[in-house]
Amino acid sequence: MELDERKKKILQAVIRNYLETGEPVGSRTISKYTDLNLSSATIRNEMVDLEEMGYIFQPHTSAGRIPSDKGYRLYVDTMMEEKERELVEMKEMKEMLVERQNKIETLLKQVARVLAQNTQYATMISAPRTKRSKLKFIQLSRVDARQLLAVIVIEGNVIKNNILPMDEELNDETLLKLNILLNTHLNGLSIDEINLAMIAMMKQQAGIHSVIVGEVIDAVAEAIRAEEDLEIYTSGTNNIFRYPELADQRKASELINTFEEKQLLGELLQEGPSEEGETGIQVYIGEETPVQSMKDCSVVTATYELGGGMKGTIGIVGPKRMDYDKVVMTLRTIQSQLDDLYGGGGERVP
Amino acid sequence: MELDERKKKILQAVIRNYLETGEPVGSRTISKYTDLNLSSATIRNEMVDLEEMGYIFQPHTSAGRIPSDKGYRLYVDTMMEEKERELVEMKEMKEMLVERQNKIETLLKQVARVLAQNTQYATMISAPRTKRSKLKFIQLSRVDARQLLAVIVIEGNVIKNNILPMDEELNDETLLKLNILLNTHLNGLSIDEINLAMIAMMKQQAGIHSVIVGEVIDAVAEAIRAEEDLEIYTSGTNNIFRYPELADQRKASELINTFEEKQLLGELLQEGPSEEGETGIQVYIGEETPVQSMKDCSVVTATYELGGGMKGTIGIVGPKRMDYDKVVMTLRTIQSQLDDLYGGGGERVP
DNA sequence: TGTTAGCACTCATTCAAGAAGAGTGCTAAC
DNA sequence: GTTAGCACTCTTCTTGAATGAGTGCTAACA
Repeated sequence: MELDERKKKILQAVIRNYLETGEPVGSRTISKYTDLNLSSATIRNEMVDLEEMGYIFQPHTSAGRIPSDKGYRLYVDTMMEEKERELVEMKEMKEMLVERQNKIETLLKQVARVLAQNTQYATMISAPRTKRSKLKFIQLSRVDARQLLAVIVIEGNVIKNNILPMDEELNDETLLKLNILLNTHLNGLSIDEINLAMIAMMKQQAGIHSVIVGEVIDAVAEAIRAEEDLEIYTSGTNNIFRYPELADQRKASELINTFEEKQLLGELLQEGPSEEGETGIQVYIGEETPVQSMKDCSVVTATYELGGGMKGTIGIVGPKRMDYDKVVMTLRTIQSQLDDLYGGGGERVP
Repeated sequence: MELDERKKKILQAVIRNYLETGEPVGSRTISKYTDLNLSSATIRNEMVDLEEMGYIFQPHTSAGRIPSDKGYRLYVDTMMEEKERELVEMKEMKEMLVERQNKIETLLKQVARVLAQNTQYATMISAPRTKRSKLKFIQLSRVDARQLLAVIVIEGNVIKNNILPMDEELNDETLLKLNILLNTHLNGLSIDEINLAMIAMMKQQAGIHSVIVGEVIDAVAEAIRAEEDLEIYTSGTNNIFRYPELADQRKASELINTFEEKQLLGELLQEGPSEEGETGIQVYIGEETPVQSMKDCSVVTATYELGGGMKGTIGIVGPKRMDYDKVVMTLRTIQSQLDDLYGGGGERVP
């Protein structure tokens, strides 16, 4: 069977209506509120076809139709209208971001919050992965007799620090040498590029102090590698209660748990989406999502870039009848705003 | 009317039973499952008295009795038995904490998680306030031409850092002087003690570089003062769904929102509880809590200490029929375990 | 005087049956 | 190909009765 223009229009009408109301939509509604000028009976006939094709279904006999995952998919892929939305909202959003945060963490939290407020869905955002960013600056200082403080600054001014316990005391001279050694060798490298050979080489160069130095270098390498666990910030979790289809106890509990145990979100945010259509925006509908607890949700993700190759992912989680148009629009806006504010220069980042 | 021994026993029985079942408890139940050897009729008479005195009430005529806030309060204050609990659980808990975390943040998250798992309630923990802790070490380094990195280590090895943008370039010599200046004057002071006079004095001493230096010092002072917003970690939020009396949509949504907007928890965790009974453990029942959304909950808070005067607060939030004995026990255990692991020495902290 | 047995009464909960309403599928006519 | 009409299905809401837990009160008992 073919999906002709009229069927498409009807499907679109069904979905639009369902997005708004959340109730199964019947033939009469469509007949009345579209410009097709068809009677409900005709609509019914078409609906039977659409159901056979798998785009819509009935929750029970003699109920209206609800879009299936496949239906939503078609809608998102081909029928979504980019409405020219009230750009006011967006401006407000921009203003909220504009007060330039001086910590990346604060910025991300703010983005999540603004998005949640703006869309009324639950949001999440992963901090940019630092693995591929370059080291900019390393400094060891002595905090007290047995403890060193290692401060590592990564491109984009992401700062990591670690206390390294020392078995032996280091004198000032050694410390100075170490600092020089670390900076000459590691500066400009990405974390990926620091390998065993590299470390061995540095140990060798350390000469007399080889043992102590080796220890320190190992610790530093370790410190750099650590924190590799994806940091994720979330907001608007309780927005899920706005949507009855997600608000029942079991589902809500599972969803909230997922948002609390942020690692579970990793699967969605870890892999930069597969470069879909240039924009880096990807839509997962229902079963398509890799996260079990979101089988009844839709998830829209977008990559963002803060300059200097620092990329992260933003995600929005809502009911399947989410306002896809608005969400995609909003994500685009955020993307471009982050780009305006922090992008390009690379060094302008907080 | 007087609360004689028998009334107390009956009240205790009612509360115990209600804690277990969550259902209103009737006279017959009490008559059968206590060693009072009284008929249900007698119990009924006593219950009427207890109701008049405000310790229990009926959710509706011809239902069993439920403890009132006042009833719970009496129970917590005078009738709670410190059961010798399965210490096994506690040992496990200890083991989970023992893998010494090297960041305070990780430790706190872990504590929250372990507590939530152990008690099946929602937990929260505030990071130790750093206001009163002493500065241990300050270092400025040049990251690039126009940016300084300020690293500030506070007693207990809490590390703060900030990027300070500079209008002018600083040469190495000035930087060195600055570092010495900052360390000589600020070391050992608490953040509270850094006042305007202090800063003015330092600016003066900076002599030639007074202007630039002034800028830097202001920025450092600012950086220290910043981050004054209480950091709070939470866990087990979705445990609230275990208790039907909290799981309805409105309440759950409000509670979850409170846990997400962590500032709202500040009131509970900010003020170290008023030194109640030495242990620093405080119980808020129902209306007693300062947080609006928890009017139907009970909250138990405890202060903890990580050595070096670093104090924070742990909170556990559950239904009013929470297992107070267990919660108090568990909090005590955590307190002492944190003390064992990190306390005393003050310098042993991660 | 305190305790108990007994009984009438109240109220929440459960269940079934019925009514209402929404929406469909199908057929026959246009 | 489209539409009107009607029987049919299924959900939801309402009602009323049955059930059962638990109380309050009274009268008898020790």
